[in-house]
Amino acid sequence: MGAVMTASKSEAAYQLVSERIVNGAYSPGYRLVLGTIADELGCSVVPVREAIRRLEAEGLVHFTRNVGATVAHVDSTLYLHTMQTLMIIEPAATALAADAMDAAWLAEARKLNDAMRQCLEDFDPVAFTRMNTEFHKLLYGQCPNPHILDLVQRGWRRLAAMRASSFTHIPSRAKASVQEHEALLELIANHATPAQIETACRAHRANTLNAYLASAGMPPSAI
Amino acid sequence: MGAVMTASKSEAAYQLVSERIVNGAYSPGYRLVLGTIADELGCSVVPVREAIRRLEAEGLVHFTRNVGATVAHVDSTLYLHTMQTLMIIEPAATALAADAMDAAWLAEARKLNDAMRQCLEDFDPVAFTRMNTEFHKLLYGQCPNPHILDLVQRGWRRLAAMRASSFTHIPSRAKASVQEHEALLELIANHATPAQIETACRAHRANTLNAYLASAGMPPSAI
DNA sequence: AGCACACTGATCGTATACGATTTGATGTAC
DNA sequence: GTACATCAAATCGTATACGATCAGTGTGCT
Repeated sequence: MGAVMTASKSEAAYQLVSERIVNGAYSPGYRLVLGTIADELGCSVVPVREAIRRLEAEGLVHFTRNVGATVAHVDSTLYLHTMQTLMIIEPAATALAADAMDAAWLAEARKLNDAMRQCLEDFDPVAFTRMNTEFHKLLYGQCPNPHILDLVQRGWRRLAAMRASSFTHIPSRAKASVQEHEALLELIANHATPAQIETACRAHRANTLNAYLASAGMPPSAI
Repeated sequence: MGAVMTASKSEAAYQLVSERIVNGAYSPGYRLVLGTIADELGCSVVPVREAIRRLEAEGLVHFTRNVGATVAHVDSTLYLHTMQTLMIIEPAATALAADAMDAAWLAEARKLNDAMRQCLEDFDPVAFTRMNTEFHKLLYGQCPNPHILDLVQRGWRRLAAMRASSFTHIPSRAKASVQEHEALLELIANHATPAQIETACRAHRANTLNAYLASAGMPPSAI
């Protein structure tokens, strides 16, 4: 326990609830009662309340005055909106991170994508999803603009919360996804411009979104 | 005063401080002391603290544990990051709002842009800035994706907070800006695709950003 | 039976209080 | 004169307490 321990209780509450929502321990609709969480953390309700309000701002929980907070419900509209946002921001973040994509970076990305291909052969969708998240993190993670980076991370956290609830998973996309990753890495290896990287990355995200929309009988995204 | 009055004190505090930051009453660096604001609102520090933390999440205030909050400082890096974010999101929001751009909408947008041109002749930069904000709000305002809309609005609020502090204003851009607005409206009138609208809008934002970067002796944005 | 209404238990919203932490100033040694 | 230790005032972080509000339930009336 000799660790820094500079974190506030409000921060601890945020971490706890946030993690439980993202990894699915708290399912959509779960009622977040301040007093209960406060007891669990051994603190009072004030810091918990602050944490909940932060999560509300992130869109992970729904809050009603004088009633309380619940983990946000997932529906096709929310999924569409989140994916659309990510489809716009992540490619830009990736393009802006182009400077950091050197040979070592490429090697790591290729290794990860190869591992994803292996997951396909092993029929291991859980590992595939985990690695896919990691791969994309590698793409946008070095974005030098902290605002954009933050937005991308929030989007992925929301997606994680949804995926944990088994809301959506389209196996047929997985194989194409790995190939698109491959093509994107090839582009980067050949010193494509940031604009080209953004375009390719956007196409990749759009394909994923449109595959879902098609499976739900909805028209493809306008952009 | 017979109004609904369902707003919480925390909400009132948020509105007050937020407005003062955006309209410049609180300048960058201004120290936000919980007790002082609480006294002014006639409430205790708890709701004020909550409001401040919300503003922190929005990026309008800087917060240090055990020290307190100050209105976020504006520097060229922050301005660059905010503009870059807006350059990515606003064109997408505008493209997604294409469905709502009918004849009536076009007429209003043209009227507003004409008024902006008049401001140029009258050398009235304050009115010009206000109308420019309004014009862009007209562009993205009908975006059907609430997440994206929210991000754009937050970006503009940050810009407003910066502009109020007279951080940046490039008169030479104003004339070109009006012409680019004109061209964009022409595109929309001719039923351009959402993708085309996005591209034109992005170019418009990029021009503004790059004009600033050039004036500051910095290289243009990568995307 | 069906509807309206009062009541109750649970939970939230905020005030107040107090310990914890930081900052800046003062004094002292070198 | 500079560097450092010490101290006091200011401010924050959180616990506790209590009034306010809401969802659910039971009762009486039509």
